[in-house]
Amino acid sequence: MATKRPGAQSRKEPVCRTEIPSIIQCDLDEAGGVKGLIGRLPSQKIIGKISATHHALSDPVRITILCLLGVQPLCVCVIKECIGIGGSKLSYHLNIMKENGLVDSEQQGNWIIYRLTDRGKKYADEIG
Amino acid sequence: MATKRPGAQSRKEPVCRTEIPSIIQCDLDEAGGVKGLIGRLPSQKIIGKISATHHALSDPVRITILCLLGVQPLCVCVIKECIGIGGSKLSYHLNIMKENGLVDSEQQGNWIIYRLTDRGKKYADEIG
DNA sequence: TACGTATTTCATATTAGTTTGAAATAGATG
DNA sequence: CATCTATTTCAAACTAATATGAAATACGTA
Repeated sequence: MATKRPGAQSRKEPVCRTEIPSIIQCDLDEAGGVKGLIGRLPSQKIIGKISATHHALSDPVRITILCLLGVQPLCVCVIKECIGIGGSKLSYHLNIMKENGLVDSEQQGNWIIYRLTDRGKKYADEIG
Repeated sequence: MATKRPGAQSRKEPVCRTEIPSIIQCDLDEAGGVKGLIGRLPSQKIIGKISATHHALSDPVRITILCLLGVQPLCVCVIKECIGIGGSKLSYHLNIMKENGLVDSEQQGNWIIYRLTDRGKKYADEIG
């Protein structure tokens, strides 16, 4: 399988114009070069979903909600009281968490009760 | 411990003007009411760090980098070739990952080699 | 039906994150 | 030292996320 230039990627123009460090190059060859690395990547769709989930957890308000709901299901007014923010702001954040499958909600009379989904619990447990 | 209004929080003005669903109220009383919930929350500092870490993982480019470095340490030019983006953009994303302790880097000649930290590995492993 | 409470929706303002390309820096080599 | 390559830095343009308050909705009760 060896070509004229041992250690270089097979049949492709090089990544850099000069030779990259051999420690990297050797492993890279074993991995199948740039093509091999790309081949191992998850699909765009999966990568998008992973980053979207992290985005849903990337705000202090939402992490706080995650922790609160980790204790027990709560209606919006209790969450609001715990965090001390306005209703529309809270609704905005709850919605993002819901869209990303971290929480779901159920109406009971005037109140809407939010609880963690199994997925949400997983992330709440990671926190402690 | 029971007061005049059984099921209500002790000695505090109520969260809502009417009575919240009893399923919630009972658990809430056991948890020590709103005060009790707040008491269990992690510090602002910790909440901030958790959300910052998720933010560092909230972009498709950065998840892709995480996956690539999960295979092996790589120099910038190889990552660039795999993802197909400009150098300054890549540098921007690598910096965010570095600031959040997901990767570190080491210079070798003209090249800078990025690798996952243990923390970064943890998140890469979660992906698969 | 009319009214009160809890929650959401909507439009808009504000802020934060990302992209882009040109210029700067750092190391290697002649 | 001059030059080349790899990478970063910077400022500006662009885009996305968040905050805010007023209005709308949904339910309960009289």
